[in-house]
Amino acid sequence: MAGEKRTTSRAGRPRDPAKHEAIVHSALHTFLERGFNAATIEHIAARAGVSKVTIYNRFTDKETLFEQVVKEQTDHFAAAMMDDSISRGDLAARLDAFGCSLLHFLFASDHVALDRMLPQELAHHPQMAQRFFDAGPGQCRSRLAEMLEQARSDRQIDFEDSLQAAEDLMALWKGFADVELKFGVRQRLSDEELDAKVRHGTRIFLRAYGV
Amino acid sequence: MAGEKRTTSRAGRPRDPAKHEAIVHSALHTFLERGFNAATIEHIAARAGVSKVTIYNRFTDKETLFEQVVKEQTDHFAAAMMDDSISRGDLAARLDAFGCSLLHFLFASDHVALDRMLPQELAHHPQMAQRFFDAGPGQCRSRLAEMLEQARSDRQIDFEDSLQAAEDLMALWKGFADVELKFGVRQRLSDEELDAKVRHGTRIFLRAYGV
DNA sequence: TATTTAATGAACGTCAACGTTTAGTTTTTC
DNA sequence: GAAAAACTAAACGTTGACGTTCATTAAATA
Repeated sequence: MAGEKRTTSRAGRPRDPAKHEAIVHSALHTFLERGFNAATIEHIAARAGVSKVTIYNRFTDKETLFEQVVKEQTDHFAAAMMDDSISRGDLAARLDAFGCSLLHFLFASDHVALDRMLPQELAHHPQMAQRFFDAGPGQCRSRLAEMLEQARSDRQIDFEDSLQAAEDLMALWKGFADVELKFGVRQRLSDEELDAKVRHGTRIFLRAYGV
Repeated sequence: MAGEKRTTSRAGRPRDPAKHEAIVHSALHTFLERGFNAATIEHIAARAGVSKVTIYNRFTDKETLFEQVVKEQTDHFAAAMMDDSISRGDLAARLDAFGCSLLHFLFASDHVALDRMLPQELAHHPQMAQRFFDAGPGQCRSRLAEMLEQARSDRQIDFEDSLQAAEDLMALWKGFADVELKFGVRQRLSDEELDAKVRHGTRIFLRAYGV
C-alpha cells in the first residue's frame, strides 16, 4: 500500500530506483504548480518520463502518491531544520546565522509554493498536517528556543517563555515578506535583502530582549 | 459578462436580489471548504437553495462566479481595514486596540480558510492577487504605518522606516498563531489569549522602538 | 389579458481524468 | 534457455462535473 516492497534479491527484473525519485520529484512539482485536483497522473507520468501504469504499480492511487510526496517533503523539512547552524561568534552573529539559513529555506520558491499548496490540501487531513507542522515549524521553534535559553543562562538576554521569545524572533525575521511571496506580489529576495531582513529582525529582538 | 445588469425597471419578472447574495455566500463557503476545483456548481446551487441554471444565467461560468466572490471578499477586506480603530488612550492602548481588531479579523475561521484557499487559487491570477493584497494586508500596513508616524512626531517612539516598523509590529502580533491556525494545529483563540498576544506584541515593540 | 423576463427541474451532450486491462518488451535470477 | 517480474503503449470502461436545452411556472409591466 505504501512505497517500497523489495529488500532481498528475487527473480525477475528489479525495480529501477531512479524511477521512484523521478516520479516523486515530478509529482511534487506538479502538485505545487496545480494543486492536488488539477494535477493529473498523466502529466506527472509524462514529466517523469515514465509510464502511467508504473505509477499505479508503485503507488496505489493518486491519494497515496500525494501522501508519499508529503511524507518525503516532511522528512526533507525536518532534515533542513536539523542542519546545525553555526555556534560560533557572539549571540547576534549566531542568531543571524540561524535566521539566514531559515529564511533561505522559507523564501526559496519551492517552499513558497509548498506553503501555498499544503495548507489547502491538508485542510481535511489533520494527521498529515500535524506531522508536517511538527517536523517543520514546530521543530524550528524548538531549536531556536533552546538556543535562546542558552543565551539566557549566559545572561545575555532575558525572558519568561523561551517558545514565546522564539516565535517573536521568527516573526520579526519573516516580517511581511512571506505574505508578499505567497501572494506573488514580490518575486524573490536577493541575498542582500534577505541578510538585511535577518539583521534587522535580530537587532530589534535584542533591543527588546537584551539585558 | 459580469454580475448585475438591470438598473431601470423593465418589463418582466425582476431578479430576486436575495438570490445573488445567497449564491455568492454559498459559493464563498464552498470554495473555502473545498477549493476551486473540488467545489461543484451543483453543490453551490443546492446550498444556496437555487437552481443551477439561475447561477449560469447570472454568472457566465464557474470562473466568473469565483472572480465575483473574490471581488466581494476583497471589498469586505478593504472595509474591515478601514474600520477606524480607536484613537483614544495612550499609544500602547491605541496600538492594542488596532492589534485586537486586526487579530479578531485575521483569526476568524472564515479568514483562516480564505488565507488557506486564496494563495493557491490566485497563484496564476496575478492581477486578482495584487488587488487582494493591496486591499487587505497592504492597506493594513499603510494605516498602521501612519499611526506609528504620528507617534514618532509626538516623540513617543523612533524609527527610520515606518513601513518596516509596521511590519514588525504586525509580525509580533501574529506571531506563530497564524501558522498554527492555517495548518489546523490550533483551533481557535479565546478572547483572552488573543488580547494577551496583542499586549505582548505591543510591549515587545515598544521596548524595542520606544525612545 | 398579453407580453416579457426570472426561475426551476429534468434531461442531455461532452469531456477530462481516474484507474484497468492487455499484449508485448526488457531485464533480471535460477 | 526458462521463469519471473518491471515496464511500456494503447485502448478501454466509468464517473463526475461543466455547461446547455427545453418545457413549465412565477412575477412583473403595458
